[in-house]
Amino acid sequence: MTPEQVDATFAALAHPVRRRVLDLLSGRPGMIVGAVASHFDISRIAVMKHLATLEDAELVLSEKVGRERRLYMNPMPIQQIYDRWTNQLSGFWASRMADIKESVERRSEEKKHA
Amino acid sequence: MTPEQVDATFAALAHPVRRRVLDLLSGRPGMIVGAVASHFDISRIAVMKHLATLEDAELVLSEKVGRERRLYMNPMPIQQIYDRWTNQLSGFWASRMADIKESVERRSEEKKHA
DNA sequence: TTCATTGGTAACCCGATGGTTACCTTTTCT
DNA sequence: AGAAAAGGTAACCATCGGGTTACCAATGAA
Repeated sequence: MTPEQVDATFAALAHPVRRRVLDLLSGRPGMIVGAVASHFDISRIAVMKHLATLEDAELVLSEKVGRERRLYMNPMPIQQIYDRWTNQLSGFWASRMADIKESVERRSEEKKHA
Repeated sequence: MTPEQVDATFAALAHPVRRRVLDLLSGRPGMIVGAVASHFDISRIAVMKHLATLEDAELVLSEKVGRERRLYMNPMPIQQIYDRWTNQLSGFWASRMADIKESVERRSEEKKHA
């Protein structure tokens, strides 16, 4: 996965509408553009732009059937990114972090009451 | 985790500089602001703004010690988000998706050569 | 063949974001 | 006390992102 692809994926996930689109498509694969758009208060064109960035990031795949476009979510980029991150950040996860957070909060409390 | 927190987390992760900051802090917990800034070509103030959004998203915790600020990465928001998503999107992961992607690509190839 | 449906493009607008420089405050070192 | 070091604030600027309306193209149904 190239850095550009990583970038595109994170950027695509940054918008709540796009995340909801992924939710919709994961629940009902093969939805067409208009059906997706009908779930939002914004214009169809706005939704289409979101779909475009999702497709750029390969988080959504589509096939054209007649005059309509069927949309499918592709979870693999998320999977890949998560794998890389968890490896890269390992030795760090969970338990050790809880200690640090607690210690920071404790000290900040001490200062408040000082 | 409130929707706002989810939003803040994804938005914070959307910028490559901020992701690199997290990498740095995970590798060397307790770095101070200037040390982090020295790893980038942009100004210290720009880096501080990135740190601010990371702290808003609680992806970075900090404690002030004398005139310096020690910075720590907090992986828990990422962990939580990933857990929710994998549950929400389950029934979908990996194998089933590979089939769909292949089928889409095959049909698109057929069209090209038609 | 019309005409409705579905999707796509173009041009535009505004607010958010990411960057800058200039200046100020606090802490530490001599 | 005074200077250097570390961090923070303010004001500003350019680009980008997310939205809009208006219009066009292709497909399918009557």
